[in-house]
Amino acid sequence: MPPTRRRAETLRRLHEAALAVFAAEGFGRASVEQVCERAGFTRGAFYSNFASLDELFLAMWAERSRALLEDLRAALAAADTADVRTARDLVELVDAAVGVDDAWYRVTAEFTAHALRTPGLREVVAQREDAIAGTLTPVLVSFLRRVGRAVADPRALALALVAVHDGTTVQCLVEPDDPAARRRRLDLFEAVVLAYTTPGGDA
Amino acid sequence: MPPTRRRAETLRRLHEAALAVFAAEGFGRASVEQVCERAGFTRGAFYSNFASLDELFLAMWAERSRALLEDLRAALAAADTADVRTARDLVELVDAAVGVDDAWYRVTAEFTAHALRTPGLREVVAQREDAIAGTLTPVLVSFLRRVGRAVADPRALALALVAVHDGTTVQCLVEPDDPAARRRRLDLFEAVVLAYTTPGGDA
DNA sequence: TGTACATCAGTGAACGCGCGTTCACTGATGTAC
DNA sequence: TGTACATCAGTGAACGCGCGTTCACTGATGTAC
Repeated sequence: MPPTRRRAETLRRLHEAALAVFAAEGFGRASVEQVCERAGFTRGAFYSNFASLDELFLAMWAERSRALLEDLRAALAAADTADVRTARDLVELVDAAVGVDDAWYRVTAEFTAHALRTPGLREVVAQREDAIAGTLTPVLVSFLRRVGRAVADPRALALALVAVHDGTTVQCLVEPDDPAARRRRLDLFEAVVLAYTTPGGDA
Repeated sequence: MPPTRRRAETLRRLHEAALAVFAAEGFGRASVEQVCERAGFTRGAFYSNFASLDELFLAMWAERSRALLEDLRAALAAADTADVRTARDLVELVDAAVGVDDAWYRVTAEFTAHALRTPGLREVVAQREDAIAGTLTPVLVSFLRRVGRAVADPRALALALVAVHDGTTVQCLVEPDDPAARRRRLDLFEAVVLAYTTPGGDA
């Protein structure tokens, strides 16, 4: 029932190679051959594990999304709360924990576009979005109380922040040399946090 | 110097077919063969007009982006300003004029991802972003004055609205049956407009 | 701990197809008189 | 307005390559005694 150690290692290498190749070539232009070459396997090994590239991609993406979200949750949980005094501090903390990952953004954006035209995959993306909002909500509420803000609708705030994150990530990546893009992103985050909260809480 | 009528018509049909095929298959999986079949040409006709699929795509995308932006500008210019009394009215007007186009969103998202890994294309996307902000700025300022709001930094507001538009479009498309997504989008637009403006103006 | 055996995981060769790309050609379009 | 000619635009066949997919095989891994 549990896969052998050898197989688990093969899967790991295929996932890693898939991410690299998808990021470099684009979702639709990656080939089984490229992924196998990168992972150091022959194509036969691929078909002994997956029925199609789409299947490998989905497995890799789901696993990595989960891991990234868990890392984010852990980073926020471990953050030194003493440093967070204002909404701006909170925004900067979250922004630093999330980061702006070029390769992962591209891969996710292409997968989302693909999912929108593929029945069955749309739900996968919707569930991930939901998981992100669900993970963010409690930690946001707790941090906001600390900086003296109360949230009427935490879920709406979480989804708004996700939307702002997605939208501003493109802008930051498209103009990588422009620090203004990064500043505008933080300003927008802060404005949204303030707009969705009211004074109240511990502070 | 000007292309013949026949050639112009051929280009038009290739552009149209390209959009349909790219939307249906995805940016990386569209083939010259599919585009030509859809447009009713043999592959030779394609190579008599373009050196590669990427070239056709870029031409189609640039032209259509331009046309969509111009349509938006014209729609806003022609809007009945008497109906716009509050920030919410303004948001709903703009939202209705922009719309949420599934196929175009997918195509643009995939092209953007592609552009991020292709030197020379990144600038094309950046310029379009800039053109959108530039077109929106004057009309926004004028509408805002009408609803009694003054904008300190119109460009920052325009870019923020573009980011919110991009981010919430995904959410709306991923959950097409959920009217709440649409409402949250409008709420976020409104919150951002209010956060980036102060009382002042004609009202 | 060693040996024999069974099963599993990845190999690598082979097949075939889709399609990118080229090119000599033909019919359509435009021009000059 | 018609005719002759030149150029232009799209045709369709041909070539070849990359790569998806299959499968009989071999060596690696795990198990039973």
